[in-house]
Amino acid sequence: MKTQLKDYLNRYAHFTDEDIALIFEYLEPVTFSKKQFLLKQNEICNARFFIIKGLVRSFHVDEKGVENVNLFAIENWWVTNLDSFVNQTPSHNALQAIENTSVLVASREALDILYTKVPQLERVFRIIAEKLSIALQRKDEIFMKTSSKDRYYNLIHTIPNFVQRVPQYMIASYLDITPEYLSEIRRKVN
Amino acid sequence: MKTQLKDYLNRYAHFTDEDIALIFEYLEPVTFSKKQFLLKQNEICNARFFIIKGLVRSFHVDEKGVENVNLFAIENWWVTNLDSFVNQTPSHNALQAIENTSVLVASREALDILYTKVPQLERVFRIIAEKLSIALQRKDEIFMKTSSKDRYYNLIHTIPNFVQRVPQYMIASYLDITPEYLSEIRRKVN
DNA sequence: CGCGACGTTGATTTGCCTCAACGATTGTGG
DNA sequence: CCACAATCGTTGAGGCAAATCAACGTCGCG
Repeated sequence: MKTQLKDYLNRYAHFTDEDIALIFEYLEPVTFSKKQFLLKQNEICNARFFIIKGLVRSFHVDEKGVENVNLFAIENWWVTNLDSFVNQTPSHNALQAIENTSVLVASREALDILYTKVPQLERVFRIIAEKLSIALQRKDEIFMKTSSKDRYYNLIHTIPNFVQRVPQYMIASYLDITPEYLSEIRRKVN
Repeated sequence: MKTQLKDYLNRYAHFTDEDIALIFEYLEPVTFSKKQFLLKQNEICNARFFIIKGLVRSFHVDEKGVENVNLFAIENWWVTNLDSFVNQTPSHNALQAIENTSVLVASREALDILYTKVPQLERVFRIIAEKLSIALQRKDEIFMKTSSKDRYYNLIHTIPNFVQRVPQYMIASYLDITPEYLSEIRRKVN
């Protein structure tokens, strides 16, 4: 677990074993079983979660009771609701484990301290924020330019083994199409 | 110009006059006239632009020759193509001045040096990357959940005087609707 | 003045949704 | 460990928001 985090952090900046040990003191390992919530809708998000193992989704339930999935996060990803975390406002989205999931929890307070104690962390989080922006812009590009059919093909070709880890109706919601129509799309592929 | 940048930077971290002076040495003031390109499609993006005055759009021309606007940027915004800038790959989008625009150009090399000479800058760019992510996620939320009619109303109510600075067909493209349909929507308001 | 860029209008088409009903799995308590 | 319920995926009929295509008005600019 410590080595996994260390390998991850060293992809973006240089950290000594002492740095890692210090960082580790401020993080709390927690496990969530399938369907458990890391964060509920309308709660204020006070932490970032580093996924050691498992799969998490972010989603929002609208007035009609319809679930709206907007993000999946897997191993070696930091997940949170940034809007809520940064602005300390109620989160529009919930974070829920799709599989049994173990994470390292970094609270706001812990991070604020760590940013000054280990300045390279500031760089790591700058870089992952930039990467998140890039990913979101690519998603935007895809949704603007392609039909729902192509969005599905794109998904199964870029992350082939991912589809099996997630129920169809969540994939449909993420792609912004109805489960019925996704079913029709799939029929035509075989 | 210097004070404008100083005021901006001090919103996110503390900078002395010497810091500002040093930063300023690494930035290059440039002006672009209406319709001029800050960055062309398929070029590699080597800089971030801080907009002192003016209005810039980011857009992509597809195989059919259709323009696809995905971003507008105004005074006191940093604009770039992050994907191209970070990964040094050809940019899918062009950056073009919609009005006569003056900017401060920060090259990759300048930024790399400045990050180490003035570490608070790392924080500033972490924060603006986080803010960009939040803005993109909000945009995603709006596009997922609302009709094109509502997207238009949302735009004109949140940034009322903005619509007059930009041609209709660019607004339509940004909202992902055809100019014809936007026209129909507008007819029903008056 | 005349040309090209921009906005509008109407007729037709289509991608995708809604609603309703029905199999196939999965999982859970008795 | 089985029975029954809940969850999940599929199929089909009908409907609507928004796209496409084509044509025309208008205004600003060289």
